[in-house]
Amino acid sequence: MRREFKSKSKSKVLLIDDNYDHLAAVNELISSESMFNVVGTSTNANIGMNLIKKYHPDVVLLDMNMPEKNGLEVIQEIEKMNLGVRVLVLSGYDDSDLIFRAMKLGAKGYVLKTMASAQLIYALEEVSDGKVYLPASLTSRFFEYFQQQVIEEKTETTQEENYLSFLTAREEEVLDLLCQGVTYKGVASQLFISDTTVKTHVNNIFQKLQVNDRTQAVLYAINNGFMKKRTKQLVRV
Amino acid sequence: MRREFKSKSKSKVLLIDDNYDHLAAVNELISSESMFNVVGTSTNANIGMNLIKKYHPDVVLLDMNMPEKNGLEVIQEIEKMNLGVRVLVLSGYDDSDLIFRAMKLGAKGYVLKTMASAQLIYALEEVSDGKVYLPASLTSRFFEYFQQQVIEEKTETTQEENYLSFLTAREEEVLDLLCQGVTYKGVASQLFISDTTVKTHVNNIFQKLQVNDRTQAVLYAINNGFMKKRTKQLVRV
DNA sequence: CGAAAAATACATCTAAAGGTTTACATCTTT
DNA sequence: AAAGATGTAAACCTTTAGATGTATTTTTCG
Repeated sequence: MRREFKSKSKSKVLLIDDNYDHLAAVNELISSESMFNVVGTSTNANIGMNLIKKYHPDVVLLDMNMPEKNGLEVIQEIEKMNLGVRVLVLSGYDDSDLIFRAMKLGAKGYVLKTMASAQLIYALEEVSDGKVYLPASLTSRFFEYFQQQVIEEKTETTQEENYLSFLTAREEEVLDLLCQGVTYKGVASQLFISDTTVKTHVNNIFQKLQVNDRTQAVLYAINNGFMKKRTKQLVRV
Repeated sequence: MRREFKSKSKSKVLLIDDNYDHLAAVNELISSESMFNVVGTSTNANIGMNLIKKYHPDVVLLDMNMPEKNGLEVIQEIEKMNLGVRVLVLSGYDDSDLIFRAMKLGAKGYVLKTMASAQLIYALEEVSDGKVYLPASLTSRFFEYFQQQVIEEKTETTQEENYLSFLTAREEEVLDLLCQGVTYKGVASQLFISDTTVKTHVNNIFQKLQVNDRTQAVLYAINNGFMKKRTKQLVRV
């Protein structure tokens, strides 16, 4: 959106962590680094959100585990504000699901509280520099989840036990048009055949898909991976 | 699937790279490491596939850029074999799309040819050890693409300019049933109203969605985020 | 080649869908 | 109180969809 001209100026950092002791420690650590300027701290997620609105920090160091609010929700809200605020998650857990969801929501990094302070500083540098930073071990975790998701998706649609495989090429063409909401006559004119022929094909399709009408046939087609070409996939290969 | 009992035994590595000189150099590098055993090399993707079937290597070091076959397809085929063969991509390009797709297809790592040989060895160790390894710079690249995908998906479905918002609560109920392939009479009996009333509602729905028949209405509903509860999402938050 | 599958076509009939208009009772908002 | 949105219902009519049976011509494949 907006380009910052602060190649040398300090990055504004905001800290949100419900554990006050930890917050203070991190504050001290970061403040000792000359390149960062801690513009605010909060032990409460909601107050933290207000501080973000007020100070427009470059980076928010966000604890995931807070009583008032779910950390993921906080990320979501910050991203929704669209202020270019970059979220670096600081969490006690290396749960792959949590990492995945945080990154999916737009977090620019994820470090564990157990990690060395040097690593936190490095992550903060990278994130404030516009990069995404995940420690190698968490990257590994992330991909556990990511690739598993892809596999699950694949097995869902690759279940070739569906009746679609029984359709002939012509019947697939007809079904394709049905899936576009075309009438019998429309199909007939597009395939250059008579509408009675279309009815024959459609009836055969119903038989094979074990449905009673066009709407059910279309639903069956959509739910069983027909039309994959037309339906944009969320994550495509 | 199957647990290997080779904590100390050498990992079987297979090399596929169309550039013979590079292949030879990598072969020499890896062979010099005591923990790896190069069981085969090939400058041709198809022959490489046969070697995989024959030797069942633990790790395949795979070049992405080959004349005969697209590297991504090779990954896909290897994964389809389901032999537990782990693919480490060795590529000349740090294109975020390429990285993303390779990882999505199940690659367990991705290193650049320009990287230090020590990094290649390290990646190989990690991957043969069952982990996923992506160098920090490529992780960053990966997330560029990943998070962009998520954003695009979100803006697709969040476009609330669709006509669905014009529907009344009752009309939504009717549309919901239409989306299940229910007939007018079926809708009537389920909502305890007469079928003529259903027709009225359906006609109003058609008007509002600017379609001509139930199939088109259902398609509109599905394509515009109606029924989000029933349609499983690929990657959910 | 010859059998089987697929694609084509038509007739007939019934059921369902869809268009249009009118009407009335509620309920909310101005 | 008037206006507007909503839900309900019906009559009338036209079109489309769907079921069933029969039959001819291509294609495909053993």
